[in-house]
Amino acid sequence: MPCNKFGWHGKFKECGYRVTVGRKEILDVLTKTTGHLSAEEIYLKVHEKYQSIGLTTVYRTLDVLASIGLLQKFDFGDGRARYEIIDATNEKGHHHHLVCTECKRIIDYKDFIDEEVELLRKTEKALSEKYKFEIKNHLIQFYGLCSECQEHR
Amino acid sequence: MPCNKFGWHGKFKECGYRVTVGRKEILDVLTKTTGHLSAEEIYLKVHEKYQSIGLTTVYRTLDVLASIGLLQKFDFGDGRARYEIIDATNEKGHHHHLVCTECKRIIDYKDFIDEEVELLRKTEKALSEKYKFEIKNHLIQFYGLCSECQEHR
DNA sequence: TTTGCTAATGAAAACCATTTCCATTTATAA
DNA sequence: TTATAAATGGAAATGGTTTTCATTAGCAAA
Ligand SMILES: [Mn+2]
Ligand SMILES: [Mn+2]
Ligand SMILES: [Zn+2]
Ligand SMILES: [Zn+2]
Repeated sequence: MPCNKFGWHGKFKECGYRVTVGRKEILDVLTKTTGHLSAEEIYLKVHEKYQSIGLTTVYRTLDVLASIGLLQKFDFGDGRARYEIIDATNEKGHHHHLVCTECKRIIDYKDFIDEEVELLRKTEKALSEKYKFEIKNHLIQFYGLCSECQEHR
Repeated sequence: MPCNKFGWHGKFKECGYRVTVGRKEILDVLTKTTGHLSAEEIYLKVHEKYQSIGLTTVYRTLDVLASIGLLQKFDFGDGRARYEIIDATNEKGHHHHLVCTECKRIIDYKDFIDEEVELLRKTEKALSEKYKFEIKNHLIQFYGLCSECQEHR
């Protein structure tokens, strides 16, 4: 249910947040992009269509979106946070990442997600019971060298 | 083989790094601690025994250790990097994390269900073949609310 | 042991992503 | 339309991390 074009509006109000032009445009950029954008990159894209947006508002909106579970914040090791919408209805859907520690390239993958999903379900259940921990989300990243960076060795 | 008390010395030299007092003390702190220390926390602990250490050197040493695979750098969302030695011979050994998004508490777990280890192996193999990606390490974190933070709701 | 080369170091300054401050604007319910 | 509090933008502050540079120290060779 989270974040399709018809859902976020309602979810926003539920949580007591106002729907503003800036927030709409930020969500629009996030849902349309295929990359892993930083706050500044999001700001620049929004700014193309809506010049009065401020970088501060971008940061604040990203916080809001993450706090209500519509957005996931990543640290890929390049010194700035990067963001990706959480949307099961998105063509990308939930996926995990391969992170090249050399060139910082990010590879999305969801090929093996079936088995992984099954295991994740089990693991999450076991963990939440043992540690009385309420799991809301997870992060799985594999670090190493992409094919190109293996060659330059 | 990475990082037992007898191994890191050799690995250091192999990689062309000099063995210095500061580096020894930093490694000592890292191998003895049970927590997830930040650069400043490491600096303070080392400083107790070796006053002439500088924070800059701590940062530089942490980079070196991470680059040769003796140390893993984490982002738990509290605005600073945190570090943990990678050491199979350590009493803690390889483990994953539960991260409370409310109080920032970190729970280590290594009581993997059997399938978890096996699936990881399979996944890593499949991914490295399909994407020609050489996997060196992985990061698995579950985000949510710890038992205490569930109550304060 | 001594020497020479170069990596390593510490302190201060710079960097820069993110946050805070605050005066102004705007969404929204009445 | 109005009142009220949330949201906003720009400037300044913050603070973790990196860079700079003059000095120190590890270590291979003699
Ligand atoms: Mn992705
Ligand atoms: Mn841990
Ligand atoms: Zn690469
Ligand atoms: Zn908690």
